[in-house]
Amino acid sequence: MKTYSISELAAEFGITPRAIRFYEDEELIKPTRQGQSRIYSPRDRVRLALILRGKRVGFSLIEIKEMLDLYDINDGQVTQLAVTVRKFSERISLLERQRADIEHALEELRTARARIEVLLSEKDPHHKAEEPHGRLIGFSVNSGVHD
Amino acid sequence: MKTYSISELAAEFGITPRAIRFYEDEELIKPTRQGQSRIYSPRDRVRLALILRGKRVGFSLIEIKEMLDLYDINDGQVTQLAVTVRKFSERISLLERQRADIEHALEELRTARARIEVLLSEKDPHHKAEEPHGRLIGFSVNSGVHD
DNA sequence: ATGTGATTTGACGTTTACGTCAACGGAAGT
DNA sequence: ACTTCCGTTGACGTAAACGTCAAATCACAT
Repeated sequence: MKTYSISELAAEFGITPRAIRFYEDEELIKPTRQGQSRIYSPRDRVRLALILRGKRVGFSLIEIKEMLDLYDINDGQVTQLAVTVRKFSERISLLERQRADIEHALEELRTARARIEVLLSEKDPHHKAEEPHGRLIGFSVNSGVHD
Repeated sequence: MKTYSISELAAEFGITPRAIRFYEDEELIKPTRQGQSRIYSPRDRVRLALILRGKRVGFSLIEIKEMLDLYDINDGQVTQLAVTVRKFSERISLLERQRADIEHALEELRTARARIEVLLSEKDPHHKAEEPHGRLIGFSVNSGVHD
């Protein structure tokens, strides 16, 4: 079974060894050792990928640990199932809202960019999207208040 | 034109006055004053909403400030348009990836929850999604490694 | 005049997620 | 044996985004 060194994984995921050790301190991964050096299994690598994705969607390391622990419990342990379901549900609706927020933001950014590009091509029909300087005229700020 | 006090807005948005003052320190909002007290306009309120949404989608306060400034520039100022377009584009692709990550996470959470609920209803057909305790069996962790 | 409540300005504390040395330890090439 | 690389363990530093007092002010009701 293939293994990885800490710097291998760090390079692959674009993070520092320090970060990976930190995740270990926080008990998100427990690589084996060969002497004093850490040895990472493919499973550790997957966990690392999950950790990073968790981070990208806004989870804290503690939350990510909880979720990874939930995955681990699969090996036949007892847990508070209903509580788990509730947590998952909460998490899901949080994510759904987050996704909605992102879609709003994307929409605004896209229209803003579009208007800017119109301005650019008006001033300079040969523009290749890389010239500097210009004048910005106006995309309003009115939406955004929910609830 | 209606105005708001700091605690009014704090209550409405579920944050503390301290947070709002902090945003002012960081120059994301500039309410007027009545004596020593801060007075918030509807426009300030909208900015606050935008700030909070920005936060939810993962922007830092500095980034949010930059974007709000860009919106403000609409009043006829000069800026580096092409740079702006580039920044917007970068931001857009970041958000798109984030959205994809969220959709992955949502998928996993939903299927995990579904399996748990199946287990729950097997053990207890009368379950109303609030009972405690149980046994969890297994949803695998294999996807998630992109690039 | 005095108490009550909201607000303000410091100023220091806190949490999260690492960054940044420093000093040391094996392994491997020459 | 010596240097050159990783890699390891502390230990301290840091940036972001507020939290948490404390002390003072001000508007108002009693």
